[in-house]
Amino acid sequence: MGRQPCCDKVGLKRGPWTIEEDHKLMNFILNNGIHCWRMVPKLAGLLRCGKSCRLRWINYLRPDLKRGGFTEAEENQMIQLHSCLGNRWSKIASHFPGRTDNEIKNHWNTRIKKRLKHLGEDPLTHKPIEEKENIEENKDTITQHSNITSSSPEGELEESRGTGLEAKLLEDSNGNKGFPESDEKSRNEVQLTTLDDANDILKNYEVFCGSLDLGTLMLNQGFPNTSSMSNSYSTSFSVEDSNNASISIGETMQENCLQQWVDSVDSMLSWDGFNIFGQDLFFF
DNA sequence: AAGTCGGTCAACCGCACCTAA
DNA sequence: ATTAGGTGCGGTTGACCGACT
Repeated sequence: MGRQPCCDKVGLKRGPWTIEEDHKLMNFILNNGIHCWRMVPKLAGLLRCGKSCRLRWINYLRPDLKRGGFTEAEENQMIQLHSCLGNRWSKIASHFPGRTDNEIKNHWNTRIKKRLKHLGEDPLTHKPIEEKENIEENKDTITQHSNITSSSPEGELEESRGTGLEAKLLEDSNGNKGFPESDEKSRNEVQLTTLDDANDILKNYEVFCGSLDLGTLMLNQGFPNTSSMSNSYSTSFSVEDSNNASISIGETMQENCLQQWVDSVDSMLSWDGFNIFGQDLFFF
């Protein structure tokens, strides 16, 4: 028995999102929150499937997204995290407030892979490329496949994944995410970077919000999370994180204020041109 | 100017996982 | 314990764009 498709694909629109669709989705989520992604497109009047709406929101429309290119420090942190976590992009992204897993995955595949290769490091195993080449040579000379598999880069990666390092990395005994106690140096480096990034985003976000009526309103009225952002490193706007996937804005925000915010964004930016502003968006 | 190529990134697909019934 | 629905995740695709010939 196969899984049923997430939605009836017949009659649904695919491909790039239009400005109108973005507006509909944003207006709906900000007014009503997210209770069930499957229902979002129907209630918002969109001819999209719920998954598509979710992706669009997470990767593009979310207000707390940090836009613009990655800094070298971020790239270095990314490489460090990848060496421990492998291709678990969402886990890696969780260390970069305001960044999405898709964004990090794309950046890795298009930039960092090349950078590492150029530096003579295998982007998959984070070992010197010569070592990998030796293994490849062994593959040619030794026919016993199983032995090669266990010593292959993939095998080593899998092995490292199974050591529990990742579990320690992601969650310590207190349930806090971070590096294992044994890796004090790495942990400090990453956490400091993360904290800096979080503070940057917070600062930029407040600047951003300050330029928008809604943002000012939210900050002044002490919306959930916004008042505690500096303590918790949370940059989650007033939208609760994906675990809860619900938004309280709609109940507490005056509808006209929402519209005012959307309109003010409209007046400043064309949504299509959003990316053009890049990182400058948060520094204007 | 036109064609080709390579890089980038938004979006889709399918599977895995989680959870409620 | 089982099942089905909802969501998350990672791999992949394809459109777009600029550089190059």
